[in-house]
Amino acid sequence: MVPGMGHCDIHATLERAGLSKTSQRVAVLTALVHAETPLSARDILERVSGEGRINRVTVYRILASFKAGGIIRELATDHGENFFEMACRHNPAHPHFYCRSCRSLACLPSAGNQERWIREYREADEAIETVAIHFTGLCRRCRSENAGHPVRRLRGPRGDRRVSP
Amino acid sequence: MVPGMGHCDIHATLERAGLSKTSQRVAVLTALVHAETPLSARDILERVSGEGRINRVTVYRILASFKAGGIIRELATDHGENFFEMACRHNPAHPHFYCRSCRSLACLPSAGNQERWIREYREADEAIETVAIHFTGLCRRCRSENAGHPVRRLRGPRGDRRVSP
DNA sequence: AAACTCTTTGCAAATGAGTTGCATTTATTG
DNA sequence: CAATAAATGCAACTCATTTGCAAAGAGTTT
Repeated sequence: MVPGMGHCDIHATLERAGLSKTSQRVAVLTALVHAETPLSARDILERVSGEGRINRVTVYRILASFKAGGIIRELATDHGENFFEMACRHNPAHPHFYCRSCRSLACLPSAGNQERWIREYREADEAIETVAIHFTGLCRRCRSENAGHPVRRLRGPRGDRRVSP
Repeated sequence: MVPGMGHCDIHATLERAGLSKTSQRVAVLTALVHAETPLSARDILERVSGEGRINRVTVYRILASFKAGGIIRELATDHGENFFEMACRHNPAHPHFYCRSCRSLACLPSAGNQERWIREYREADEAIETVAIHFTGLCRRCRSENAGHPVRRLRGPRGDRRVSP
């Protein structure tokens, strides 16, 4: 996340998307604007439970409306848990890193030429609406906590492993 | 998929990964090697049901072992359904296009500089194990069948839509 | 070939993210 | 302020994927 993104105006953002300013929407959008990393629906539910207490289903519906309104981006992971982040001008599209052990999602800086590269693909087929660049592996924390989070491995193959046929 | 990938030797591939050649593994690998596009677990189950009839759970376990052995890649989608494709030398990593309407996944050709670009990111953090580049939108078929697959839209906003705050 | 051991498979049941139907509440408009 | 449309909450559901456990296979040793 880009520092300073928290400055996005909640009410103006909702208005621009044509969404009425219900307390639930304000709460969800506030959580997203202040998030350091992309949030899952569960993350949002937790962060919002302090105040008015929102229903789980409502969170999903609000996220769907935000996505349709172009306010947020949705990020898919291998494990079926999706994450959400602001899609405002302070937070342009960038790659993400997903830890397959702790299942956290972190933002990566954009490569210098990434924007242009993405644009080329967009031009090749105007039906493209979103582009996601997704790295996976083990995050630093899980790498050091190796004992607790052992890397899953099958029985060691006879010859080499990971060789293309 | 790359034409000619079907030439991958099933038995040699399993052997190299240190996996015993059970009839179920051979069937799943055969389906993947001959697939024109990435397959979901359900796709594989369907294609394999002709012969020996494999249990759903077994397919998932076989796919997990193939992935751990570096034989296949797993591709995540927004809707929690994952796809799988060969990771052999005939099928180097490439971007994919996911249709949000019919939920099909298609392969895209690699951009000329993609390999280098990916390598740069890998070097930046050696923990990175996989890289996925994922486009979404509406496929050609769903675009023309617009009547049957209407694009979901919220009530039209007063001002402009999709404007960043 | 029987006995052992380890791996793989099948079945049933669970998990967990996300969705749908419907009644109720809240916003917005006239 | 009543009328109308949108948003929320609740319960129950779908569906991909996972887990526990017992039965079936494979490979090895005696």
